[in-house]
Amino acid sequence: MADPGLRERKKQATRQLISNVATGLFALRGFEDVTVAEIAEAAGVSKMTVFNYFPRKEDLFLDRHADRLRELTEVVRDRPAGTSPVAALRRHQHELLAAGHPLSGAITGGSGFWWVLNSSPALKARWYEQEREIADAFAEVFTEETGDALRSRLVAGLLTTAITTVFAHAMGRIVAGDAPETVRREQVAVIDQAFDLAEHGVGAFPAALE
Amino acid sequence: MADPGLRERKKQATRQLISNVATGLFALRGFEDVTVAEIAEAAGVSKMTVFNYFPRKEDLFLDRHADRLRELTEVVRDRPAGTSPVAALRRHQHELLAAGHPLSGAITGGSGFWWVLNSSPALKARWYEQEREIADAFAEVFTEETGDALRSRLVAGLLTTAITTVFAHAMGRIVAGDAPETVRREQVAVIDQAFDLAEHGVGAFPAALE
DNA sequence: CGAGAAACTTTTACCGAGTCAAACTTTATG
DNA sequence: CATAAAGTTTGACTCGGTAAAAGTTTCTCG
Repeated sequence: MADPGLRERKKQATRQLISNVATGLFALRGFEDVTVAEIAEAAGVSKMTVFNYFPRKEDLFLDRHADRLRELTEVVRDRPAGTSPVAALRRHQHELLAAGHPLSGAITGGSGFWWVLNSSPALKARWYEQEREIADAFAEVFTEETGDALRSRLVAGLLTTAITTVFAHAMGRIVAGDAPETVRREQVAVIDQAFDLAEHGVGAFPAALE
Repeated sequence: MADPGLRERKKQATRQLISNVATGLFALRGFEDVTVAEIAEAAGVSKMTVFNYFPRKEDLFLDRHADRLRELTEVVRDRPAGTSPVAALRRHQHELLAAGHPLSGAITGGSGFWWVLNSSPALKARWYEQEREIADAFAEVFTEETGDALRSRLVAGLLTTAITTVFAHAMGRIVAGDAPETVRREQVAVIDQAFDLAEHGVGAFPAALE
């Protein structure tokens, strides 16, 4: 770990190169119109090598998932004693926002990301799958803690919904052209609304029909 | 509509035949190990025809989605005046269960369905995508009613989580070998637990660490 | 340092999903 | 009954993804 070694360094460099090349091409022409063969050629590498690093084409674009999953899992698992998962996650979302982190959704460059994501149903499907993986990870943590698998999965689902909706909301506004600064400012309330809802329930929303 | 006509009848018959053949093969050998060409041949039809009826291979197995989506949307949109979406959906789940409907999850033959579904990541991904479509449909209804897109999407997500988790829970028990009658009896409480959670929130679950 | 093992890459060949266009067959219509 | 319209088939093709074997590069250890 301390000394990466030449081999490991080269691997990381190759991986990064492929990812960068791919991201660039996707940003220009969308996901489907770029073939893996083309990415390989542009990166000066064989098609097989691309698949060595990224098992699915979708992973070329959504390559931060593993990090995100780990981070969120840690936030929940290693939360301070006496803190509920809702509180821990709420706090974490506020921190991401304050730090201007891409995963807050309220970030300038997000527009391109969202466009590419929506340029392909397959890519969006993978994105949803990753959200599901987050929910599953939460559920596992809760089940370990409580032994109540059903309730764990329910709570995990609700919390994941809050997180992903908050993100999508910010992204949507950025893409719609709202000023990032404005979105960022107003995201604070959005986060609280989402987690309040998860914490206290939807009640009778929406108001009953006439 | 009243008179289908020979043409239309033949189309429906062909569609049904393909679907049946496919389902049978999937049940025997799983999703991935059956090719579309094989299904076409077994149904006495060309590969192209299969794709005429089912745009994606996954749709050969998950061909009830459109019905489910329509039904759930109607439950929410056409709920009785004065009834909240939570109440309407809760009631609907109880009805499915009482009627022994497959979508209650507590059904004898469900085991095969679940096995096939889990035999393929691609298939599961499509399943999740369909759940997302349900959430989107709910969100659209709520947004029309209230104009509050953010809250609508949040609530839609929470409700969808309740529905899908309830279903998955029952399926899981059936597959685990629990007697369908037992599962069915105990599902009543499961449904209520899920919708209570959506209605009143997760609070501080799980109890603080230590 | 140098030889051999281990890890990574490339090549080649292949399979299956899905698309397209053109030819062909069946049902509908006047 | 003729002809249009709808549906099906054929064949060729693209692209994502896998497998195996051979070729390189880095590592390791005497």
